[in-house]
Amino acid sequence: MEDINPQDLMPGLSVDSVIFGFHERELKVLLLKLKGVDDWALPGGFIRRDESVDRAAQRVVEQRTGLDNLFLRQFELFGDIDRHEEEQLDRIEKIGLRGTGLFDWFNQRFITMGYYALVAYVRVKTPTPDYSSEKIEWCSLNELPPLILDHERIIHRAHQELRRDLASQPIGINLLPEKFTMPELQALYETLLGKELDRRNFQRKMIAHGILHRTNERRSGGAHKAPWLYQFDEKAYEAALEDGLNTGW
Amino acid sequence: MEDINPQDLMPGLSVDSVIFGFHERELKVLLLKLKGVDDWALPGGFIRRDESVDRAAQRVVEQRTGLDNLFLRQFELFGDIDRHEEEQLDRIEKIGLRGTGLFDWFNQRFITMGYYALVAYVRVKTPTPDYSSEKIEWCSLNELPPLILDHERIIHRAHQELRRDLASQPIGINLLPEKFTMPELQALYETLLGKELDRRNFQRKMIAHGILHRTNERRSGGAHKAPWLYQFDEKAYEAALEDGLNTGW
DNA sequence: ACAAAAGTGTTATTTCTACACCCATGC
DNA sequence: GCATGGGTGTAGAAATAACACTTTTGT
Repeated sequence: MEDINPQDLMPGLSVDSVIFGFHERELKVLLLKLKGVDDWALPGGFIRRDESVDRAAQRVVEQRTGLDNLFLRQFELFGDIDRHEEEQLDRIEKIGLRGTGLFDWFNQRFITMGYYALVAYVRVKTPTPDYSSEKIEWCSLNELPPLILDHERIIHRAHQELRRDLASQPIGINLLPEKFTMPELQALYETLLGKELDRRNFQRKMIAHGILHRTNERRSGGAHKAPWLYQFDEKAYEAALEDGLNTGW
Repeated sequence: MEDINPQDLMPGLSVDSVIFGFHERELKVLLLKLKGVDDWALPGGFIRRDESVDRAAQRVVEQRTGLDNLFLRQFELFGDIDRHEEEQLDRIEKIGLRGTGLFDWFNQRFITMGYYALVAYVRVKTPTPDYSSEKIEWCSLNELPPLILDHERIIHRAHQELRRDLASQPIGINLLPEKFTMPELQALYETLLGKELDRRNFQRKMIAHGILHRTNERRSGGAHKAPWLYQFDEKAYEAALEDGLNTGW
């Protein structure tokens, strides 16, 4: 908590990030177990008076998880009045803030900006908890642990938004390492969309988007023909982020 | 200003709404000319401690424009540090706040949540300015007057987002009165998309969406065959808002 | 009666979907 | 050599795009 000085922070506003990873055909979310709190939490934090909100989101993710340069996107401002529950007070008690100068800070109503981030699962080596956390873990979206406040709802909304964005932009690629095979990409799409896709049609469609570049390497190791490794073409990818892929008109 | 009591408001956070209307094949935005300020502004305001942010956005729009029950949607949190410019100080001077209790309030850094709203142009009778505004006017998107702060950027981002959402959801319908003709709907789409569409294919596609209901009435008056009036089917419309129209997958 | 714009149907083109065969690799 | 999964092509179905004639209405 050493860096929390209410004077330097924007009051009443926080950022929380839903960091998605993909592993073994499952979507995962990176969650923190905070010291002295029973439930898990999204990596979140506050906004310094001298930084933009987007920058704060980046910083907080970096501080808490050690990951930098993530694909990070705003998706919803959670501004209900009942976000701030009694549970919150318990938590404040437990961290031992009562009577400290931080009590009022944590006891105020918070509005939080939800961001979602996409990261290649393998980039997260051994998640090293920061000072205020016991542990950081990848949790499967299907079996989330108990979460503080409305964090479960935030995760579900992030997931919705991710699926929505995926339909128009090739953002899913951020969930894979730099080089990946077509079957790996397909497995990712199948998980995100929750349905199976035809191998051949999928490949055609992806290539038609013009954002993939087939390298000269293959991934060997399986008891079968070694699939090609692809990378994505930065320029075409950026353009697709701007213009979208399937606009419908 | 009588209702501004900093004690009752969330500090540092505001809402601003870009209210779109459609008239004579042009997209319009409803703007306020504030008393004592040279430039125009989006209808915006603050969040009471006892209301949700979304609720605040609704209330502010209603207060400032007299319009209620608008289609209102979050689209971006504007959280840069340089939003709060010197210009802002001029403005504070001009309103004559220096020395009042409100000076500090207006002089703080503000982060603002951008909402966009869609309203049938005809619903806005004679825009009646509220106490703090000289006038309210529909301004064409192509010829915006000088705007305070980053309001021009906010409008452009709202416009982008509107176009993006239009591709997947039938939200454009909110810009038309309850009953409208197919050519009117087409004109709207053509304006939003910035390109011409084939009359027959457009009609087929719209009807295929299953959200329109042809009434028994026609719009007469033109020197030509009178076109049918359509309404939209609330239930099918809601479903389309949930599921999207052209998901691409 | 004529100009202006709405209503409707058909055909060509493109895109999407479904499906089958051959090929490399590890055991 | 065989099981596993990857690479590729093609025909049928569906969606989209292009296009023309007839009808109604006001002047």
